[in-house]
Amino acid sequence: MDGARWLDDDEQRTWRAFLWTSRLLNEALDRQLQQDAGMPHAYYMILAMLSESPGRTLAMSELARTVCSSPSRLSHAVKRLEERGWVRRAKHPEDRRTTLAELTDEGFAVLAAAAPGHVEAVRRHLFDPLTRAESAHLRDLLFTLLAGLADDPSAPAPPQPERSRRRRSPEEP
Amino acid sequence: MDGARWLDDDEQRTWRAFLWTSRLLNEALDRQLQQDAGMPHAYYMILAMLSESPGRTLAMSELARTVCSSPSRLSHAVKRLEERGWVRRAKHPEDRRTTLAELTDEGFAVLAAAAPGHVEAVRRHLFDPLTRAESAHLRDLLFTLLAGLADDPSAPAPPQPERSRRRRSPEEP
DNA sequence: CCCTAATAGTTGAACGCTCAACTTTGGAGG
DNA sequence: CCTCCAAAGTTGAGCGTTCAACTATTAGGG
Repeated sequence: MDGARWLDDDEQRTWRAFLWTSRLLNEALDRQLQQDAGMPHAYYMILAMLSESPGRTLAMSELARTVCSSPSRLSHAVKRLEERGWVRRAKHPEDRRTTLAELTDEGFAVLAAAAPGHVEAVRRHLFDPLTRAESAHLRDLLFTLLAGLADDPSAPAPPQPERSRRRRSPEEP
Repeated sequence: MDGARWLDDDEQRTWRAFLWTSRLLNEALDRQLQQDAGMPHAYYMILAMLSESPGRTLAMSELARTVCSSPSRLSHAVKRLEERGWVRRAKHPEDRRTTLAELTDEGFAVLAAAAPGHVEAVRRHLFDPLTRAESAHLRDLLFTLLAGLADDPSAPAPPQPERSRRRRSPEEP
């Protein structure tokens, strides 16, 4: 317990502030969308990203990247969305491994109906309390953190290849 | 869809950066604790808050406030923690509505074993990428947002009393 | 005093997410 | 070619969270 530097009071407050803010913001958004549109925020993001894509269509893996989701979570989510008729799935004609997800007209209508309330909630909770300069600064700080989080070695990476594609370090025989 | 101001590109980026950062950070911390200590981050927080309380004991409602949790979530969580022998529950002797949650010795040991790895993960993901001044600025921005989120009228509040304790506004008869 | 309302907490069902298999398809090297 | 491995998705079980009841206890106002 002594090898690692502990968090001092300032760091403690910063860390808790981050946790609380992210939790409260996520809960507020989830509640708003669940009540007004009958879907969780993660589902809204999927519909939104599809609506911004050419042909309102995206491969599952690309969609997973753009909504920052695991393949499994996305697969489950799209299955639900398909059951509601908001998304349609089809096999890619040239690479039959990939599945294409397409936003249906009904899905687009639901998204369009949900968007104003959602945007208003984001504005009220995130942007109204901050000045223009403050939100710009916040963005910069978050980008800095994202850079560190993006190449996290502890992330669920594809299983380490036994002996290949791994730069031999000087310590190894 | 025209009454509400849309998000411009800068706001869009800020908003997505917030979502991604909070999601990636939460996932990283959850993974670390799940793998190294066999519990999710929410459970760790409960043990940590209890350990810092006088007598390692707290009423459920106070505990819920300090870990920023709903009563229901906390109740379920403490039930699991009690099943593992990390927490003990007892009725308050003077107000028999309230339940006191107490951290057991075994729970304290588990917490002590988990803490260093957890702190190291927080440090790596949140503080190492930022200068001292940057993290102070981040804290200030988060506090500003928290102030707005704290008194959110859309929060799951106790159901509005029909006719009492509600300042009569001039518009009402 | 009694009746009402507020406070504190618990419970079960529904739902979303994680993790670890598993299937299928496409490439690459021998 | 044929084998092997990587890429792309899907599935089912287990778990945590939410939401809406529901119980129990205390405090307040006629």
